Amino acid sequence: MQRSCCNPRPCSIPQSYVLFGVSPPPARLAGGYVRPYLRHEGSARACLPSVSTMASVLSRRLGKRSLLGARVSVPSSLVDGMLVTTSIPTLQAELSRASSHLVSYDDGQCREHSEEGSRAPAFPNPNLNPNRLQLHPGQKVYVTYNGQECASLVEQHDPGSDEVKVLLLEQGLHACWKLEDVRVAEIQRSPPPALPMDQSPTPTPGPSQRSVSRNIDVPKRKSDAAVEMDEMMAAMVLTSLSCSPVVQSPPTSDSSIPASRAACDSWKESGDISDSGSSTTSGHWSGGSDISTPSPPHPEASPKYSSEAFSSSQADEGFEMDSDPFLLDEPAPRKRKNSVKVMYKCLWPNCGKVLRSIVGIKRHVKTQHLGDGADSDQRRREEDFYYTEVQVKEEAAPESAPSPSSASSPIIIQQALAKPETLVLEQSTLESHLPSSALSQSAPSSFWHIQADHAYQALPSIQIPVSPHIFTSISWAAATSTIPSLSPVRSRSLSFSEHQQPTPMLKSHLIVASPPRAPSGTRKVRGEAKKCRKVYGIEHRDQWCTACRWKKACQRFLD
DNA sequence: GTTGCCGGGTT
DNA sequence: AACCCGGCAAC
Ligand SMILES: [Zn+2]
Repeated sequence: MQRSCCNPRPCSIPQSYVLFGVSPPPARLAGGYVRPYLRHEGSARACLPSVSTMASVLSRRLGKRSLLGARVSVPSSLVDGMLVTTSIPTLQAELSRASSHLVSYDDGQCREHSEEGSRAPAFPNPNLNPNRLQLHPGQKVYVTYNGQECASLVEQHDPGSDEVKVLLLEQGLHACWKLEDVRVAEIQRSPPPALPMDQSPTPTPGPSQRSVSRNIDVPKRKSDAAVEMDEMMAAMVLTSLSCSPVVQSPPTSDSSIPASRAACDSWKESGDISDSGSSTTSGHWSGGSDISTPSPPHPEASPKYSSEAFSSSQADEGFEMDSDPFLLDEPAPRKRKNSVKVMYKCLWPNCGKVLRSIVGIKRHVKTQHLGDGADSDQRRREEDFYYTEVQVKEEAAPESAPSPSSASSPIIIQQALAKPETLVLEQSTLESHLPSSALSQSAPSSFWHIQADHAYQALPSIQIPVSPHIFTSISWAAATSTIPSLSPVRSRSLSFSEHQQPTPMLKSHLIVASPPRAPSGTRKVRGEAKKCRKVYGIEHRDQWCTACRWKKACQRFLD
């Protein structure tokens, strides 16, 4: 009490609280003895350390908060990407008329010539302004013929009808093409943005082929495309959203700072919120009886995904909830170390072909499975149902940067239990499954990256040799769940989301006790010895031993 | 209700 | 690390 007199700025305390927005303060200040909090000498001298500490805390907290915004950004970026794709100025016309080219045969006559290949939208037309374009005889151009880009020479360009007679160099054919379908070789505007997606499996003949492939190949008509894209976009966004949380886990392989940090934070966080309730439980439990509703078995038991699954196991739910915060934590810093590439896999019964671009896969499906089908419109839509996006983890990916989706792409971790140490990230996973499977499975595993950050955690002492798990990470979690269940763990962490389940609190130390020695009903028996408190009385608290003052086990009057 | 003190939080 | 407290079990 006396010492507190020097306190210069009593107000500083409250302020700090406000600043950090920590929940507890109000209660504290309001209740109990007032004395303690006005003491402030510490801050004066320990200025630096405290500041730094606070800073870290602050950053953590803020970080979390800021993440909210960040989170949105992910999907948004994705969306953007999509939009970009959609809005890419291109061949709306191409498709519409693609199906019918006028091919001139030897007789020099132009005939309607429709064929699958020729209309393959492999090459978007860069001639944004066909109308303005005037091709000269002998000019080198490219046209899409038989799905290939063919170097051709202009023979004649009819400005009126915008038809261009060209000579297909390789085929030696003479053909009439719509101006829109002809790409001028020279047109070499801005170099192609080197899209990872941009792939053209076609055996491109021309040397300057790339000049042409500037645009992303979007095989749709504007209107149609727009709609479709919307759908896709929505789907993808949803998917990414639902899966995003898992993203955190990938770092597993690399015990990189960010990952662990994030984990810690969340852990911390949960701890904060957890509230006293947690400790309380301590006593109970004697009997492992209450196997805590949550964990019947280990969710991971079934590697399969069961969409319904998550409803059943709260563990999952809990996880999901938690995951979010995870995600939120420092989204920016995190970099997909293990680059994950997005591939597209054909779902046709016996196919399974995997391509790197969505365009490619679509074309594949369309041409290989759906057959041509002049009704481009219908076809186009169908393609979407026969391929799926797949995440492929690439070891040495030089630079798998761009695609936003990859960044947020969900990475599935499977069989966490199977092999503790090697947190083999599972690669290719169907996006569709992600939501349920990913979560449920990752639930247990996700703890991995929760490093044994806090030494103090060790205090509980109970380092149960439990599972081979990375108990390092699971600190209390492990202890908690240990015997009864491994998975459910998170129970309290949910906190922030209020809607808790009636999860029975799990108390670490107790559990531990039970197995080893026959604790039976062994409540801790209080020593008969009187302690400082009793001896000196509350009014003479200053005479108590420190332990007593701190409400710890008395050091002066041992039992 | 009082005591003892664990588990946690703040500084 | 030093301090403080909420809470809970034992009394
Ligand atoms: Zn004492």
